Amino acid sequence: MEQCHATALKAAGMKATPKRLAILEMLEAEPGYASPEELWKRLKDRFDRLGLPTVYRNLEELSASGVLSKVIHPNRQLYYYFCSNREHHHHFVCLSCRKVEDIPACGIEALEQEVTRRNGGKVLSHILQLNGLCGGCADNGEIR
Amino acid sequence: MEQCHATALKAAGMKATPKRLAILEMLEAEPGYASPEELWKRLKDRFDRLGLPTVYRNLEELSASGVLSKVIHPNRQLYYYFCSNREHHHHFVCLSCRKVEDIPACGIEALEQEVTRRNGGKVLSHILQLNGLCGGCADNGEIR
DNA sequence: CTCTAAATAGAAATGATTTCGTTTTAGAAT
DNA sequence: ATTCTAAAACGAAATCATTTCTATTTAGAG
Repeated sequence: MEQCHATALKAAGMKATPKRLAILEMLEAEPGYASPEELWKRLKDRFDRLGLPTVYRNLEELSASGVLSKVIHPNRQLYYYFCSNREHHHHFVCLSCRKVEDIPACGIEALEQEVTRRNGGKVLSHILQLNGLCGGCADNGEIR
Repeated sequence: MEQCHATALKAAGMKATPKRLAILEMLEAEPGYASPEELWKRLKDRFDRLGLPTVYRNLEELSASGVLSKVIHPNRQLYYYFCSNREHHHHFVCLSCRKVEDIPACGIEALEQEVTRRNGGKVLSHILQLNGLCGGCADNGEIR
């Protein structure tokens, strides 16, 4: 388990520090997504010293290296999710219990139906947004 | 023009106040999305008094009534976009020039290709997330 | 024209997230 | 094993976009 994580971290070019591993471990055990502060509150018992900024920093770095997924939440706070699925996929997020379910394919209309058919529940809204550079901007590749 | 907006506001059950209309007008003239503060800076010349909270409040209300669209931005700040398209659709957002282009259909893979084929440019990332209630939660419809 | 609920002002608070300078540590090299 | 160095962590403090609060103003129905 933690060996796994250490390997994944190495692969991502990150040091396998105890705190980093603990964050991964805790998030993996989590059935759904969690906020930095929640993780910090639970984790700081395990260490004599653990700063909240360290949790923020690690979650962001891990998310940037693709080890974790970031959840886009209506309340605009940060939430992270441990997702072992390395295939291209999307997530169904339950706003009530925070459970995250993988959605293997794209194609939204059919998607919603399939999700509700398979898992039951109800899709209240979805977010689909493509980010990138338009024709004019792709050339001189700046980000404003 | 402003008649239109007044009608749209009435339809949404909102009073057609001068400031509200000015916000709509300015955002409609905008080629892309804008932040509350940007709009406020440009609008406060037109009024002897205009508070930033008023702009925030109105943008949120207008977005909630579907008159405006909210943009999900990597920097996690609020941006709004005037979108006259009343059909179900999604947006392609240029992170460089802020232009917003409508995407008429869903189906992501094909979608990205179509967007780049039609408009040129480059899709750097996309966000697809379904929000809702899972089977277990749909019954006692609480939001945590 | 009146009246009332909705909208606004503006200062102040909020609070999640980030920054900063210093100290510690993982892990490669010796 | 020991040394060394870049990366990681600390934690107090800062940031700053966003929201709250109470008093005042106003749109628009009657």
